[in-house]
Amino acid sequence: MLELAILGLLKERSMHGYQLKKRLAETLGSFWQVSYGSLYPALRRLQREGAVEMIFPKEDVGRRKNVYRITEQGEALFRDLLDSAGEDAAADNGFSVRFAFFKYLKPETRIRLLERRRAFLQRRSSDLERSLASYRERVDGYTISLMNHQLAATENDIRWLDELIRTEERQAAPAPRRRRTRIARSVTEPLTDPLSEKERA
Amino acid sequence: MLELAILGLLKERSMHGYQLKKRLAETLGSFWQVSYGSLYPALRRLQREGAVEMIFPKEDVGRRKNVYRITEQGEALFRDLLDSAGEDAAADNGFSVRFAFFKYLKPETRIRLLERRRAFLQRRSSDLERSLASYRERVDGYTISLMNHQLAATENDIRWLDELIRTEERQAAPAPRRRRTRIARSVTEPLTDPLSEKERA
DNA sequence: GTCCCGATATATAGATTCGATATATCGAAC
DNA sequence: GTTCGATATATCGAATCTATATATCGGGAC
Repeated sequence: MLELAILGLLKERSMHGYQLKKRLAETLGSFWQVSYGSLYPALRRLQREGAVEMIFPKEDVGRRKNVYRITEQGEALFRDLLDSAGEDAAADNGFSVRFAFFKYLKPETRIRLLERRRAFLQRRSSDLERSLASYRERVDGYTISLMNHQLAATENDIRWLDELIRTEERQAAPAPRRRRTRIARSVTEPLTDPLSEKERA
Repeated sequence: MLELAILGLLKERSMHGYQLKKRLAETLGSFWQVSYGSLYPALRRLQREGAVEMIFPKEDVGRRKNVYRITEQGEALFRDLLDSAGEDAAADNGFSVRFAFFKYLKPETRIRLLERRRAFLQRRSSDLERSLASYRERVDGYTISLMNHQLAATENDIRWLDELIRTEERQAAPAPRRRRTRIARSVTEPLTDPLSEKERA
């Protein structure tokens, strides 16, 4: 998971640990607080596996900065983690991290992940409804309130996903015939500048 | 964290591990998936510390059920963890777990925790707004969409908290003079049946 | 100019938690 | 009578978290 996030950020540009930490906090900080105790070991792991390499190492005398760059192998690992890792790809962090790197995926894969996430949340929503129904009279108001709030949040997430899926499908749909669509100009902007095929995972 | 949740559930009634797992999944499952790999070690830790004890141990021949009961020491530990642990009490899981056991807290403590949580989310919200403002033009639409969605979710959480705080304050307020409030009957039910002082932490 | 502080930067130890897996029993369905 | 899903406990190794230590850098106070 952390590996995936690190590689994704290093894909944009080489950085050292401290910068990575900041970028992680900014992009994913509201659902995942990455600590140095996770980050540095993860970087060493990736280095050991040959997925990242250090540039400007100890040389450059006084500079104690370890700048990491993603390697070819790292790119491959990134693709594997981002796409095929289907198990946890619907769980909270798993999905959000992948979503942050959606632009590297093909439209079909994006839709597949969005729909898997939707199913996951739908299941959670049903579970919550079932628990609420069976607890209603047995537990205190705070627990009920918490569960209701979480149910509402989950339903809101699902609506967000539905919108995203609709947008993706509109984009994936065969280009509209030129005739007949003179006025129509899709209201919804594509969420990413089209990448060339080879840039995608 | 897990300790707190376990003790809180065992306070209601003695259970064995499997039942604990199920109750944890039902009540807190939408933001925290507790695994056996965490649960059983935690139970043993608590047992070692004398916070829980096993009833019906290995005896009772064929029965391989270890029923755990909270001890006096466990009750004390629960109170400590629930209240004074102020550091992480505003973070996501820390708050939600505590909230699920709010009925054991005094109204003042409840308001204090709610307000600390609110401040925490307010900070998160500002961070997100700042990041959004500075990224808007530099990152892809998916990341922006994710951050916007998280911002909206955070703001929704804050509104929920505000409502809870209002309810608590209304309850904590001095009982309204009987005269003048003949019609008025608070629309908002108290979220918990009043507990006697000694039942509270 | 130098002292101090907050931001930058890396690192590790120890505890906790996660993910996967193994094992065994029970009751019900077939 | 056996297969299957739910009940139930347990552990290993890896990943992650919390807390802490250390050092440098640039800027403002004095």
